[in-house]
Amino acid sequence: MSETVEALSRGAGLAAWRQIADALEAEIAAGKLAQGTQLPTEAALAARFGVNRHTVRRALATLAERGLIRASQGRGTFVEAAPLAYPIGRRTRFSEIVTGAGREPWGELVAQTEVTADANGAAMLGVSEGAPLLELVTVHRADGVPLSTARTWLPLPRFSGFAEAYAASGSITRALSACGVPDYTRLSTRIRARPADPAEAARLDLTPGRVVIVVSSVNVDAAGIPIQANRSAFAADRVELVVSP
Amino acid sequence: MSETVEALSRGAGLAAWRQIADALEAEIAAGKLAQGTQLPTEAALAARFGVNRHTVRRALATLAERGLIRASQGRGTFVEAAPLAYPIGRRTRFSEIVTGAGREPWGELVAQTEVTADANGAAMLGVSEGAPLLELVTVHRADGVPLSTARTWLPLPRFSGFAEAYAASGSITRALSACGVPDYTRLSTRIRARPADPAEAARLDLTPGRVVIVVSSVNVDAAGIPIQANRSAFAADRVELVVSP
DNA sequence: TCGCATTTGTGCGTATGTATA
DNA sequence: GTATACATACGCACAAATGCG
Repeated sequence: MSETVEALSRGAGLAAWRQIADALEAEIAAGKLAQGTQLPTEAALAARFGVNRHTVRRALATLAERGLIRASQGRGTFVEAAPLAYPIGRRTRFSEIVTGAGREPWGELVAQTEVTADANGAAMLGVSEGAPLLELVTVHRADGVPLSTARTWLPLPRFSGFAEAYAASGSITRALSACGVPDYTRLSTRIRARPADPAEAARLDLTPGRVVIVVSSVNVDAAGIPIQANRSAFAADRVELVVSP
Repeated sequence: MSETVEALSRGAGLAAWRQIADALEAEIAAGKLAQGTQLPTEAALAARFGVNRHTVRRALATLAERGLIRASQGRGTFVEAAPLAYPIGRRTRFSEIVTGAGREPWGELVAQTEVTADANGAAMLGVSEGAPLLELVTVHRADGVPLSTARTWLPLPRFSGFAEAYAASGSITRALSACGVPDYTRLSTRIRARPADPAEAARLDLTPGRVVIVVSSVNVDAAGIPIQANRSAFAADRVELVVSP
């Protein structure tokens, strides 16, 4: 049971809890404490650093506040997965973002239906109310982990072949290209957050009630014509949106 | 008890549930159903429109999905407050945004402490680790309703007079101006979401566990020098972030 | 603490009109 | 014309959450 006590510089202007927080953060950053692993108990950490458990708790609180760890009463404290930095800008592309993070992107088509535009959708896509739209429900993964699930509307008949192209390629960008849209940019982006509804939670493999970030956007083609309205629900634990300046 | 049944055009290609949804949406848009008021019960709406309760439920489901109403089992269905559109861009100013929405802004200083920069804060503000920082906790309101609570760090001694100036003016912009920073722009913005912690919930007047959108940003002065790091928690029900292109 | 009324949530069965093969 | 599938709409019953006395 004899555990060596790590040296903390005491009475030197640097608080003990901060040294502990820095030490643990360094271990997480270095991968010594991997994603999802359980931290030693507060009592064990107190023994390791030769401090009171209150001091350890103060260190853990700062890490928890920054989202590096999550304490769960009665279970323990766990290292959170680092969220994927997801840039939001004029040229947001899921595949490029995930690939750039060194992970493998894939989009899965869950459902497709033909609907008629309501007032809201009509305004976003610049079509008349009641116009036919293709509605797609998709799930987007990085290395198999679902990051977001989206509902996408495209005007018909222009994009009648979109669903097949998407199912085959797993990429919005490539499917649009197959429909004669070589390039597109984002016209508007609105961001909300709320608890996941049961359907979203199932598609994202979340326990019900976890938080999703809802990003509503409209994309336009090179001529500025709206081609796609989109409402994506991101698992809030797994991404961090970065507004590109 | 005799209630007049509103006319729906039946068998004319437009589904009854859609007509009901449109009628209710129009009443909400017109202010006949104000924010926070309870809708008639599903049974009452079914009687009013002369349809089955299922048909009403389908109409309500589409409105709930779009965030216009919120159903609460055992209590009723309520009109949601329209969230404030909050632009996120290079020149984000709380006061200007709220004023532009025709509401009265006010920022309240909850606490101020002098802290030393940890590795994270030091990197964001471009100072050395351990450098003295002023940490402020503030609450930001529109017409008295708290929209966000923020933790702000400013380098010392440059901004030693900031807290007093802020408490007096209730505005970050004016307080910075008093400290010799006439203009500033946003360098970076990162967005996350999670349940509110108890302290945040108290400051935002939220029931514990409601969702907050956490916006972390760094502001720089005209010379590009970081002057302020900020982590704001917005009540997710009360704002919609709009990424300005 | 308990029971009761109110209200939304869910499931099943049935019938009808419409588009498609 | 016939068969099938689908969306729409209705009726009934019960479960679950809430508020009140």
